[in-house]
Amino acid sequence: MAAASGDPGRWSDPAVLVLSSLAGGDKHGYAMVSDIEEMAGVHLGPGTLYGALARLEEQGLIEALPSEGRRRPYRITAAGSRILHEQLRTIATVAETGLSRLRASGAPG
Amino acid sequence: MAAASGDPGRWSDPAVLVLSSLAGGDKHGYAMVSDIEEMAGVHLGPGTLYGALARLEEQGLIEALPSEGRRRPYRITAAGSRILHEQLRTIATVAETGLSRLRASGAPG
DNA sequence: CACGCTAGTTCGTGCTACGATACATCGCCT
DNA sequence: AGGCGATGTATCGTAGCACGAACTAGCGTG
Repeated sequence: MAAASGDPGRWSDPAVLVLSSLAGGDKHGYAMVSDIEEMAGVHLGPGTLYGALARLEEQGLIEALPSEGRRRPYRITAAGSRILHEQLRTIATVAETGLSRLRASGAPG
Repeated sequence: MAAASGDPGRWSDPAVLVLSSLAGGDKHGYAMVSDIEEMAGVHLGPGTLYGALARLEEQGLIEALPSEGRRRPYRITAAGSRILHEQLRTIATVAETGLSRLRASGAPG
């Protein structure tokens, strides 16, 4: 959420997005950015990405793999998968509930 | 996300949660807190709630209704419903994708 | 009148999202 | 081999937000 003036801000939770991306296989930074953009239409800038990566690694939810040249690949850990699963369950519940409420109030007939 | 030290932080996006709650009908603050707690298992403190409420109102996504005694009810606006719908669609997509990826890597057989 | 419950409001702190920027490396072209 | 743009990564600074704690205000009870 970048601004407060009429801009609701596109949803973006870098941690969840990165973990979801890595759940699909090991990736390096730029690959995650592309993957996330494809799956969610959300673009993460480098600051956002590496900030999230650093925090996630510090928390043991992802781990760095040996560098492949310039590329610094990451892998999701078991703990990361567990956490991601919990968060996604919550998220999915909210999305379903909200969507069905919108349907109920917006399209009664 | 409150802390960075070993605490992954439960997912919480006050704006989405509040809008989803109001999508189910007009509510005052405390009622939203209970509703959100029931539907998502997420507890919003007063600071979080009021901050989100103020921002949301300023953005025209919710509107304040005449006070009922101590209670200050809010209603979601048409713009709010639209925005909520967009965000929930993104969120739902991420949740589905992530969950299916977890399934694919965690339960291959 | 004192007390506790509901409900709302304000304040301060620290973490985080984010773009801009700078840096390192690879591959291509000549 | 040397220059140049594309690919990747790392860092900085700013503004905004999440969050708990503390304060205020109405209502019912004894």
